[in-house]
Amino acid sequence: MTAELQVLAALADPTRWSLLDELAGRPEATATVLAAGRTVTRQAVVKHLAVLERAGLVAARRQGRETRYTVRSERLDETARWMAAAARRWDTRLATIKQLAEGDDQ
Amino acid sequence: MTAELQVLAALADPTRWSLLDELAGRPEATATVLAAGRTVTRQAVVKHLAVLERAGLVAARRQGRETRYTVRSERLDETARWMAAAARRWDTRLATIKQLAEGDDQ
DNA sequence: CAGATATGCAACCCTGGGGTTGCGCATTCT
DNA sequence: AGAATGCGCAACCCCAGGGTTGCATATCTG
Repeated sequence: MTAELQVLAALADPTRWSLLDELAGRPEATATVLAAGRTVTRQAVVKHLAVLERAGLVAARRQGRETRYTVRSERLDETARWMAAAARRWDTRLATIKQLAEGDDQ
Repeated sequence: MTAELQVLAALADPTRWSLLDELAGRPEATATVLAAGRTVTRQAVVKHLAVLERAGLVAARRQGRETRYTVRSERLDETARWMAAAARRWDTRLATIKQLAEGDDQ
């Protein structure tokens, strides 16, 4: 579960979403390029990308003197499904409880 | 989108998941009860529940001198769907780019 | 080779958030 | 009424994490 929490923590930041969005628009991009249009420093972007990589939401590949990053949609989808499953689990458990309560009323 | 980020931030904490899990097992519960089995203080639990409520993952209802909390599965499901949609969006965008790239090759 | 470019690493600053304690207030019970 | 119970509020402590700057290192390019 900690892996999923890592993903959630990584996604709980607007700058990171912005980076992911921009990354989804290009086949791949370096931290320097991604930092170009932003107000934050390249170093800040690098840190964010590191967080995203640890979470598995992005893949880094060094080629020559530059490191290119790519979006990994699988992790996001996985986590989404995991959350949906949790929601369903809550529902069924609550339904069971409600049913038991109604039984007690009679 | 900030609403979804609020949900993600709320979910990026193990204690909060534990509370949600426990809440899903009972029809409703007070902060004091939830704090009973734990190592953390009631106040800590109260703070967590406040975060969860702001995110819409839990509903608070005061009755007499006690406040009872209930799980709200809808928000979780909504957010899960929102994430899944983002994942699909990334995929289609990347597919388009790849296709364009192949076209350029020829 | 020398200059330019792209990173990586490390030290530092500062705010937010998880956690605690102490205390006052409202509600319930006897 | 008086004691007990359940909360809410506020002040504080502490550290992870977002952000910055400065500098060393690696890789192209002319």
